Amino acid sequence: MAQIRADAARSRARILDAARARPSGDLRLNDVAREAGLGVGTVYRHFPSVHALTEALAVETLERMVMIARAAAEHPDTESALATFLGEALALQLQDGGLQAVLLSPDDEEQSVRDMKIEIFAAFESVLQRAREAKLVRPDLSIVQIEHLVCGIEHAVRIGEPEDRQLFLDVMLAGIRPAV
Amino acid sequence: MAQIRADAARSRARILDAARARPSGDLRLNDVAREAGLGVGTVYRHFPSVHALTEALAVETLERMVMIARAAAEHPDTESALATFLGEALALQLQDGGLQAVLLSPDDEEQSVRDMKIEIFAAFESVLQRAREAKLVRPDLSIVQIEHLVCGIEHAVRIGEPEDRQLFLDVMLAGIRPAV
Amino acid sequence: MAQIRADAARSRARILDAARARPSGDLRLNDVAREAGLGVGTVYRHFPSVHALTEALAVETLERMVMIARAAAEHPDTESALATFLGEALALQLQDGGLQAVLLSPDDEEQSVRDMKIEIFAAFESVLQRAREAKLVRPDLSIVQIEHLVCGIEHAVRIGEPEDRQLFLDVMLAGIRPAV
Amino acid sequence: MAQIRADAARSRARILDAARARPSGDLRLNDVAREAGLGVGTVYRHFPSVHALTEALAVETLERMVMIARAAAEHPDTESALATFLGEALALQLQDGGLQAVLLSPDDEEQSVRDMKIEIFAAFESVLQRAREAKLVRPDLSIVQIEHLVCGIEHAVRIGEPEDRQLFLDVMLAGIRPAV
DNA sequence: CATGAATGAGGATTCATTCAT
DNA sequence: GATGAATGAATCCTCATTCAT
Repeated sequence: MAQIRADAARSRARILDAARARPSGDLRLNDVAREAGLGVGTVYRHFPSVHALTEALAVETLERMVMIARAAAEHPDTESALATFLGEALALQLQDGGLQAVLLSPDDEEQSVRDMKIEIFAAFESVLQRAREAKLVRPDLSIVQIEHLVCGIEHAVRIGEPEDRQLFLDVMLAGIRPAV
Repeated sequence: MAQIRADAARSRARILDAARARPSGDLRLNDVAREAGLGVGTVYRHFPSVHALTEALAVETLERMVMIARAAAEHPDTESALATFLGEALALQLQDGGLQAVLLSPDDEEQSVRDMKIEIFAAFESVLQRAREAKLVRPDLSIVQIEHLVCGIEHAVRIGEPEDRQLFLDVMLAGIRPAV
Repeated sequence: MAQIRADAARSRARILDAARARPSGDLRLNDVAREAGLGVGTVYRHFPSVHALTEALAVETLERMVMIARAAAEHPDTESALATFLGEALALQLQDGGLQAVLLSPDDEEQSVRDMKIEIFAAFESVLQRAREAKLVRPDLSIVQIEHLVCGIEHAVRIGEPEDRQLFLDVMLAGIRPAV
Repeated sequence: MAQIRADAARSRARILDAARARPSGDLRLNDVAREAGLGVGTVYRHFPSVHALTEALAVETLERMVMIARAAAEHPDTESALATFLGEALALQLQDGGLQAVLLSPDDEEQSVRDMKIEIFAAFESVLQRAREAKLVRPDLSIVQIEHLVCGIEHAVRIGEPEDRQLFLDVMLAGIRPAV
């Protein structure tokens, strides 16, 4: 069917490579095109908007996040599942600077992105439910609020040093526990 | 000192008023000038860069922060001092969208800003030291890291609902305690 | 003659259908191609330029115009022949937004278009000659000038309401009569 | 009051000159800027949109049209008033290629333009009323329809020769008379 | 000092046309 | 012959900053 032409695939890959080389958050499509050695129009053909490109960049990261979320949902040890998932999610968000925007955006251009986000949320919700029951998470924290907290921690790490990641994650994990 | 001319002072005030009316973070100096009923040049004379204007906008907020920091340093109840200071700092940062940038910037244009930041840090450092001794804060958290955490929480509130503020603050306060 | 392949004919028809769906005057060949479910290249193969496509769209209208012109030339009642021909021509030009350009263009891409235009002009010239003799048309109005007047009336109707058509046609018919 | 700076006035004049040099109807503001020897921003400062520039170009012509309309309204000989006004209006529209768009546009950027258009219409309406009473104009033709007819005649002259102007005007004047 | 006109690089976006597949 | 990806000039418009008045 939709036989993706070899040259188109190569262009797409080049664009994604060029985009990855820039600080996400300020993607100038003209610059991306120049650095990819392609015409501007080609970039627009593949990604009609900046958000579409950001999403495409995030797809690979999202795929890994889906894996992690599934693994966490299936992991018998709730505490470990929670810590691992949040830790990995944080690490991925720090690696992929556009991921936060994709996760927070209410509108996804790609159906696959939407599907992955839904699956991630669903899997994490089940982890979260178990964690609440195990008194590892305050019952008054919603999944969305925890997502926002992770984004907050991501921000805290970004304005500081990468080495703060584990420490800040620990702070968060301790902070979301119910009061004793 | 330098006797500031009355009209110059009025211009300054008008500029600050106009700037406050806009969402910090996208200050268009032309727009500010127009809304202040002044020429662009006048704005540039008073504030040679966007950051200078952001700083000036932050001065008032910083003054309140100095007060709060002093009060916290003098407050005998360490726990209350810590919670109050962090809570108020968070509230101020949420009110004044440019404050985070000013607090994090290594270079201040105004000496008074530099001085206030130093005083705030010094006062909070003393609170923090007491809090560490009272086992209210992990000993491995530096003052800068805590500042970054507050900025992270600010971000978390911004991407969510204002009502999350107290909850997220509680999470942070609980999170920075030493493990039991 | 040249045996036209069935699929080529189908492509051609699809392109024409898609083009007819758009407001003539801004034919974006890419859009036409997409709506026709064909590649842009195919469109260019059939119609090497926008004008070629406009002409092709006009062919059907021109065929009807040829009929009308012949009928007018053969019609015994000169007054009726003139009024009918000009009225129908105006109606056709209003229907087919690209017709005016084709009629006015000195260069035709298709020989058939050139032939039809010649026949239309010849037939109308004979009507006109009779009309001049019957004192229905000023002798100082050339066939080209009358064509331009019809285009002017077309324009007048376009910038106003479709309902103005008959009224404006009447104005024109009255206006081209010799002074009394 | 609004003391217009000499340099600004010069820029404005240069822009208008450059714009007049181009075929109205496709004004590229960048080109106008280059030919005026000015920055693009300057052009945008003076004329925020193409229509604003078209209007400004038309102002002078409109002023002359106001004069003509007033003179016609005051002219005792109705027939001459009508013929002169329509003839001059046609001549002005042919001179100033943007005038038609300004006259037909429902939204004017400049209040002065709006005012002039209103005055022209009012003056012409009075001429028209007299002309209707003198049996020089069909009673079923509205002022707007006559305006459209003039635009149509303008178009007819444009696609043909300038020398056709008087002839086509005569056709129109004869055409709008009531049938005998 | 104040003014605001002028600058022009920068960024987004479109579309007619070509050409490798 | 059909395809549609690629091209990139062209266009629009904005805004931080300078400088003549």
